[in-house]
Amino acid sequence: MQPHATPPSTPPTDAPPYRYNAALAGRIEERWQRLWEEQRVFAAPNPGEAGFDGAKPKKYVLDMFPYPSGVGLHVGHPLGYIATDIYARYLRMTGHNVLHAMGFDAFGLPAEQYAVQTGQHPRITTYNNIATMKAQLRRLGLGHDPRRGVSTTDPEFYRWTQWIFLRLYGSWYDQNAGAMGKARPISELEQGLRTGAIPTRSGRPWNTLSQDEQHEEIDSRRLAYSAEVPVNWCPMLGTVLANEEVTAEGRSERGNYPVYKRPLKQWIMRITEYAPRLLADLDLVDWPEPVKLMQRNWIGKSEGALVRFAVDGPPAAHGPLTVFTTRPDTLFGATYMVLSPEHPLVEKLATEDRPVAGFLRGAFPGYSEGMSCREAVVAYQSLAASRSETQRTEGKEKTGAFTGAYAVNPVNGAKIPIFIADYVLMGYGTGAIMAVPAHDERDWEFAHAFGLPIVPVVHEPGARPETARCFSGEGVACNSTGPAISLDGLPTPQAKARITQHLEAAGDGTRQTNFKLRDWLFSRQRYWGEPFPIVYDERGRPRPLPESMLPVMLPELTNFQPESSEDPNAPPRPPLARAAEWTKVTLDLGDGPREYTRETNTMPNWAGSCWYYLRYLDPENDDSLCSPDVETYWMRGGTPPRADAESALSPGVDLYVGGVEHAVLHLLYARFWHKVLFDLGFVSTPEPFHRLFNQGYIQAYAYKDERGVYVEASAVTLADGSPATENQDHPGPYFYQGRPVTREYGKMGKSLKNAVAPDDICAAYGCDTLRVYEMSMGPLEASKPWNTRDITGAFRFLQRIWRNLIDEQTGAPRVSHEPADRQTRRILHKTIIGVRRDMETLGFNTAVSKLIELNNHLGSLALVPLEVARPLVLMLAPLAPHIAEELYDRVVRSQGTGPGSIAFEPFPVADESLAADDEVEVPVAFMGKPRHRIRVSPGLSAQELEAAALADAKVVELLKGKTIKKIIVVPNKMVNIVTQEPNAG
RNA sequence: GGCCCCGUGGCGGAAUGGCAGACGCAGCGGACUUAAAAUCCGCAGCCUUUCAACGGGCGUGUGGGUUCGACUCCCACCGGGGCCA
Repeated sequence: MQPHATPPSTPPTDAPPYRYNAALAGRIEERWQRLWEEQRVFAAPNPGEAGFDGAKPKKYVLDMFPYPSGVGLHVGHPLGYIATDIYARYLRMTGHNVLHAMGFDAFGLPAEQYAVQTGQHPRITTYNNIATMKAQLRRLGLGHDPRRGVSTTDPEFYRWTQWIFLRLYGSWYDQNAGAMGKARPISELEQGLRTGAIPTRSGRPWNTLSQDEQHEEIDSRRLAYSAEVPVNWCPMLGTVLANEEVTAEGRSERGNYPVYKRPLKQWIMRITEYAPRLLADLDLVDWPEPVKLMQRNWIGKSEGALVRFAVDGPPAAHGPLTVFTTRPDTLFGATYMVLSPEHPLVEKLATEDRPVAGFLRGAFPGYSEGMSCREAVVAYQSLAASRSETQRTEGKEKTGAFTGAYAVNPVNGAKIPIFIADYVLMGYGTGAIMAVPAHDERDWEFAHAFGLPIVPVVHEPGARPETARCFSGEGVACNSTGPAISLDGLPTPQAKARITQHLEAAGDGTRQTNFKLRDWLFSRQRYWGEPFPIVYDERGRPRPLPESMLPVMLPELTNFQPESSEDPNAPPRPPLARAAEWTKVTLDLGDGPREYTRETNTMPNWAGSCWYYLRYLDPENDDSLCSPDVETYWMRGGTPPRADAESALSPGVDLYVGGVEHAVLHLLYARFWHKVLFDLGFVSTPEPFHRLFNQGYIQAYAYKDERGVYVEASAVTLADGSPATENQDHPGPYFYQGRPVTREYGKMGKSLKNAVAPDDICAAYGCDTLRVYEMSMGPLEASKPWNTRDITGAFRFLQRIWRNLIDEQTGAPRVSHEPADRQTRRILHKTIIGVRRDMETLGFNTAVSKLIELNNHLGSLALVPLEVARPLVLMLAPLAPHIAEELYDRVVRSQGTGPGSIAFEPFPVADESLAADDEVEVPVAFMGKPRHRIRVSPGLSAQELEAAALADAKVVELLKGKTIKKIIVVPNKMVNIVTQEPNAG
């Protein structure tokens, strides 16, 4: 017996031969799935291909790229897939060319980990998993175009991922192109530098630079560049980790190994150049506001100023210190400065060998009494390197070390000490801050820890300046008068403007917009990812491979494990470095055959998912990642854009459905690549995804035993032995193998051991029932609990619709060719209006309930008129396509035409006049409380409706002894009579 | 701590300024049946008056506000979830 679902009890002996049960549903589903496949019903021809109809508008419906997991799907996964399938089917029936496909984001760690454990090549595991997942998806009746089902692991796919990398490598961001800048090919940069149209960074003429300096000049501007950056290096795992893969304790999420901040040479994407456009263009997309907000927060735009502080000492020794601040108006309150421990100037500043003790306190783990400033700084730097970013910024206890150096406040000449502290991060701003303890929480804490002065320079309007607490809000400036400027009395916004202006005039600062967004670390020390199309020459300089050498295939290996080490200083040795014959190559890159070494890092998982939706468009194209004709058609409806695509918003994928967990990273990275491709002319829309929809999660109860270990939810029972999954509303107690367990509620999945497999539900009820159930659970965007017991409602609905149209004994249609009665017609046409509206808004839960209501009405008729049966079946078709095909075939289709799909039958169109009521019931309210209902003909004017209400006997009675003050009438909706009690004055 | 989202019957939910609880699950009553299952018909927010019909009061987390009228809009609070620190 299946653990997750009890088959409906249908005694085989006396069940009618044509009852819609699991067995019949299974036969029907298999029949139509085979027919769809054989007739290639869901193949979407591209412009110019056979069967393409350019007269129809296009729609591109997309699901977020799934990872083919080895454990298979649970019923939560297909929620979005079913929704997009329903929507896509509806669009086909309303005359659209629909592109709907599903591929696989198949590179990644699970397959590699499995390979490490078993020695089985990840390619084999991956392709097995894809086959399993394809079979599961097929069984759900999803209408995908099979030829577009690409996998990121196909060399023919990652060839183009590498190609896009080369475009990024071969481009730079020209800030001066257009309003907000754009990417341009490196060749144009080179030309500009050579002609002097673009100045070099140093200002020296191009032809005076050495060849290495010229390389450096260009390499420092590439959108894909390699650089030494501090990364989360986990020597035991032998790889770098993303920030979100590091725990708050500074250990690896996987394995709990120590993680070190270490500068390593890595490939990086210059996404920060796009920060202003990634922010601004959020206005061009139809996305949920919370997702836009998360992206805005992530990009983190802040306006402020760069302020230069001279270092007190021989000017030649140190350049000025530059800080970024969003509160330049508090400059007079800056009583010290803090540098990130990694700041390059620390080396030059911390030269003092005078002891720290007795001068300024500086206790931190690793500090010992009597240390010199320089020793303390070095000790502190190594402490900071061992702490994760989260630890560094979250810690309430502020630590730091005095460098021994002082800076000069440019507005009042005050000499202020310079510290290093780990709460200042090198990656944000300039890696240095001016500390204003009176008006910044962290500076406040630090100043208290070190006994530094606190000078309030802003006070709340109407209040006095205070030092007893930190005030970080806006207010009025005070204590802010220097030799050349005074801000006193100015409200914060004016004070900011004034001081910025002053600093710019004095050459001590500049207006600056800063972004929290950082460049994107693009290297991983792993096997199962895309190799970089980069080789290094004998001097270690990177050389891009020409397009003709793509794809760079992954080498065959037998050991996929990165080299681990307990030594934090061990160099990274990715698995690819072991493929000796692969890494050492002789190539002719235009200057004769030479020896090169291949890049041995691979790309991160995000790479493929950044652009897969473009490859869906033109999956077999060998000449380009996607032909422009095809791209402009599916992404914007052709050139010029069709009228229906015209709006202030960017065209693109018409509907993109996926979980909100991708709100930031995936969507931001994909938007970034898309914009680069847009700038370079490879795609025609500024944004990839026009409309985004986040589906909710399916949640379920999970059970833990006394040890706190999750137990298999399907095996948990009540005291009487009945399965818990069938009795979710029961308060418990619950038992697992006779022992009590506690219950909690969470996202369905493997880790909580509460997954329900779609295959089991399909076997017990058929996939049409699963589809209808999942859609009727609630709004698509809401998270909602799975309740196996409720499935029977969806099943009974399909059974009833079948029984209404098919004789269960003979299988013959039960329809009449007589016209439908007035009321039946009215219900039908109201249903059509409602279902159409629900389909447009993805309100499938209410669409289902409207169809149930219509069907329940038909149950009262002896025979169902064909004029109702046909539209009912067609409206059901997107939701429950198999039973709809079968019913259409048996009941509606004229004999002898042969089986074909109804995927392109027109969706029913309502006749408004038939949907109109003969009579409407209008509530009559007194003082807003409904007291009575009157029946009137629809469409009465306000005056007529008021008259009808006042003429009603009951209303007259209720009005007795009252004075009418006012009557509000909403035609067809309600009448509200406001009265004045006679004694109320 | 800041910002965002969500609180409706026993349960999932419907109604987005105009009759709260559509539809479904579970429940109760009836028909059919030797009986049960399945199916069909009916009842069903809570309280209350009544032999009954018909009524009445309360009710969308809590408190306030706007409005002729608030589940819906505004403010505060409580509870749950998310993002950021």
